[in-house]
Amino acid sequence: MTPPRVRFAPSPTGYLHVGGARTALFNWLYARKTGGTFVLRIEDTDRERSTEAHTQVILDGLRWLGIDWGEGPVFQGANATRHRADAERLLAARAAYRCFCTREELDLQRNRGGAAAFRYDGRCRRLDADAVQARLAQRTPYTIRIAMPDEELAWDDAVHGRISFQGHDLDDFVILRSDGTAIYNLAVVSDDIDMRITHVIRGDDHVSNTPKQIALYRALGHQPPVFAHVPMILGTDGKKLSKRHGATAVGDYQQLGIFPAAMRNFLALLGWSPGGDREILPESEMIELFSLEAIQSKPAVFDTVKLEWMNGQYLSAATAASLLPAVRHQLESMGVAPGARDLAPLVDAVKIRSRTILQLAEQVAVRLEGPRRAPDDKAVALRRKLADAFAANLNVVADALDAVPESDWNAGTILERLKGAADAHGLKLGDAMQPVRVALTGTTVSEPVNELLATVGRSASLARIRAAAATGA
RNA sequence: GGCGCUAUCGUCUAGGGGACUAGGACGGGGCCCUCUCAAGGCCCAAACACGGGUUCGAAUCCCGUUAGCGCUACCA
Repeated sequence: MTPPRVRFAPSPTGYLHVGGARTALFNWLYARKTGGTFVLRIEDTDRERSTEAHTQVILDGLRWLGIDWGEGPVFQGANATRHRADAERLLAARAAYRCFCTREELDLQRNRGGAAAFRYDGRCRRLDADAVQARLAQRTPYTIRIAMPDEELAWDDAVHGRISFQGHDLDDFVILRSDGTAIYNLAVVSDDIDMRITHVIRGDDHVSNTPKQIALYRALGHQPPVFAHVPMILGTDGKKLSKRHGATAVGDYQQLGIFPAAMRNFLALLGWSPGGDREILPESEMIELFSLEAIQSKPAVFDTVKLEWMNGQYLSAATAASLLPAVRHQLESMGVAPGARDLAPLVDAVKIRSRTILQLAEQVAVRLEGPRRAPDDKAVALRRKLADAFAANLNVVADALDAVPESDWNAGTILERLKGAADAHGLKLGDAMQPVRVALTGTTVSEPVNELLATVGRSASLARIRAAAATGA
């Protein structure tokens, strides 16, 4: 048994979509699982819409996700000569024919009988040799169409089981444009044959292309590969995921502070399950457990809430040290300069309350520089509720903390002083703590206040408390 | 319209003739912990689309209905 060869073949006409990323992931997983080869092919035959920039973004997105390729990227445009030769070969074998219909004539046919019901009627297939020669002599432009055989076109799909089409339900589609370049289905089959691809793992939107491609394999005299059609990814409204659903590009999630490992884990579980209750899967187990047969046959809704939860799982498992580079990078783009300050304790303090690097950096910044925005609604409500006591309690705390020397400034000592001061003034602990939290962060949410004070540091803490007390009431 | 695919909690899913009183996770609700919010622990609500078969027995197999989705270009 020769090792499988799979490919991921995006067209560089847009960003790397999460659906495409998952297709790439499944291919990659299958290659890793079987010891096969993952080939990357860029399908740039649509010259109008393909760009170098899109190609770069797709490559970057794949790398970011940790999906590497054993061969490629090969650019489909480089194979134009072979595509054309294959079309000519089909022509010579009478498996294809020249079509001299103009776009206008085709549009006319389309409009008659309703656009939805249109199928090319095959009129040029019936042209006799003389008629063809006459048009050729006049240099009439032509496309090449396949002569679709009237036979069963079926395959055993690795995820769906047997799928069958009838040749007479399909029309004689164009394989070569009048400018001599190949149409998608021909280019794909020609390249997959050339690259000796054994397993085509792609989106469900291609199942209706498959019988056309099988017809091409047969006409070209080659055995079709194994096909595996993976389900579509939908938005929360059950419609195909698109821009109006918000973030759909892999790069968007990178921007939002999602970990590649979390994204990969989440994507893998969208339409695939290792069986049982497993959710968080390290790469090695993902590879170990992966199989085409376990892929779901129904579409899956992309749930960003669960993605964030999963990211939070990876975040809590990560050490502060491993997070530092990403946090520094994020702080920098926020315009926060931590200087020589050791950020690890700050990261540890807020890690558990964050789901993304973005949220984490935001909280680190607050501890470094104080509230970055106006107090939130709950903070305002608290201040209003406590009224004069807000500033008064703040001063009580500040006075108590003033007595703590820098050398004793730690969570344990601070807690003792706080409790002592609250006791002495007959304050509920919460009424003393919450205003401090608001003074230091502008919110009513944080780690325990004594720990917050310890991470923020003595001088900054006291300054913020006094300032809040002064502007309070 | 034609052709094809699909159907288990709101969402991701387990299950593949008896282990099902249908399991887990996200999200939701409650309780515990607690200075707040998270995290964590415990608990609750929440699904086999419908109708026929086959079978002693169907979420599971078959047929039909319904619904959703995909494709139906000299796009990919």
